[in-house]
Amino acid sequence: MDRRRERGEITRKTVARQAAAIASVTGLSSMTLATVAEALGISKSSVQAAYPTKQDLQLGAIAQATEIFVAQVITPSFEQPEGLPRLRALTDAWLDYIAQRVFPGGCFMVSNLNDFDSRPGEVRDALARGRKGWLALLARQVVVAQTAGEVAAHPTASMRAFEIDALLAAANLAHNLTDDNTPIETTRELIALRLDDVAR
Amino acid sequence: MDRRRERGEITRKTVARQAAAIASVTGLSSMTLATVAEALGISKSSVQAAYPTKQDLQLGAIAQATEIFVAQVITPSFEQPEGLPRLRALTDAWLDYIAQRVFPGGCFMVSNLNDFDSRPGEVRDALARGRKGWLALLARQVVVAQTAGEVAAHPTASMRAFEIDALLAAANLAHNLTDDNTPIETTRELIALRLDDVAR
DNA sequence: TCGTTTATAATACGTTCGTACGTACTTATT
DNA sequence: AATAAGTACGTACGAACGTATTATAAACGA
Repeated sequence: MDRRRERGEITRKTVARQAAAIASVTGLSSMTLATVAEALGISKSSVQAAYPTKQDLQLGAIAQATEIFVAQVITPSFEQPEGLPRLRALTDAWLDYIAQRVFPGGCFMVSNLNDFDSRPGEVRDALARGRKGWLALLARQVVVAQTAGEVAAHPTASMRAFEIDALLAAANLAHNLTDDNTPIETTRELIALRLDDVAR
Repeated sequence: MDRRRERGEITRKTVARQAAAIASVTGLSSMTLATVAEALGISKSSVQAAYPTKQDLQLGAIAQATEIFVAQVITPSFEQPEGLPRLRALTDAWLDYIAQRVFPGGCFMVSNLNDFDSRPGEVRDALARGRKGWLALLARQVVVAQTAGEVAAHPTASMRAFEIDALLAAANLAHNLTDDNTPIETTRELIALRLDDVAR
């Protein structure tokens, strides 16, 4: 084992984590190398050693944020069976993840997607891939729930996934603006209500 | 009439309009004085003459964007009676306003709210005021629609307003990412569906 | 042990940022 | 006619940006 490379991997991860935290507040474009370096107490050129260009750092932050998101929201949901139970676990975990402020600026993805949605490039593509995967995951659970008769067949699974994601993103925004938890609980209710429509 | 001040007012408005257009793409924080000046073919110091500081320019852009939004979405809805008809007019006009790309980067407010929701200051406050007013307008129409029996009494009017706004914001994001109109039409359907629940 | 590789750092460079200042020119006021 | 007010522009400045270059110390492979 090369202890030098090992150390490098650790700092790479540390830098990316800090970059993700900062970018959740200021956005990936307003994030600067100096801010990340200062927050970690290392030199600016050390950040540059870990990620040669700013775009590399941005992509690294996205990868790290994705990893954190998966660990916080997606992985725990695997304890629930597919379909409605897992769907509920996903949305509940998502709202918890916002309420707990895992990222200081709310959801990393929501903030930066809205920042980069009109700016072509690798950063936007990486963010879009993440969103696509998330929506596909939601839609898959809706499909299972629908075939099991737990959720009404209309609207479409992808429409329902779109709707759920929309409510979650709005919860993130409202929570960041008001800094209290009522929008989160409101969203929890709304999602529960919208998934309840088979019971009628 | 003072023709000097008149000229100043015109340039102030021109500068603010251009600033709003640029900020809808890059965000108010990444927007620079030089970009705005160059886009208008005027000097950087002329921009500064119209808006002494960058924050002044940001606030000017918000005011101008609000004006455009009101003219494009809100004012036309007054032709419809309050309640469900006006609510439909508002959401339809909103989606049209996105599809037509009145702002090159989609909805000015959605982009910049997500940019500034974690950054205290006058800019964030101005954006938050705009959002609050918009949600209040939607909620009022829902209330009227509910008392008229056009829309079910539950969920709450403010919850329904929140939900509608969430869907619209998601439509803006999806449209910016994919650059086709299907998310907009999907959202149109979803909103119609969610407002139809009294008919059951 | 000696040369190579790697992480970290210090320093510097060219560019762009927001802002300040002085000036030319136009319009209004006296 | 003379002074004041206001717009537009050129220029300049310090700070911060991303990036490139170089140096130092530690860990590896031969």
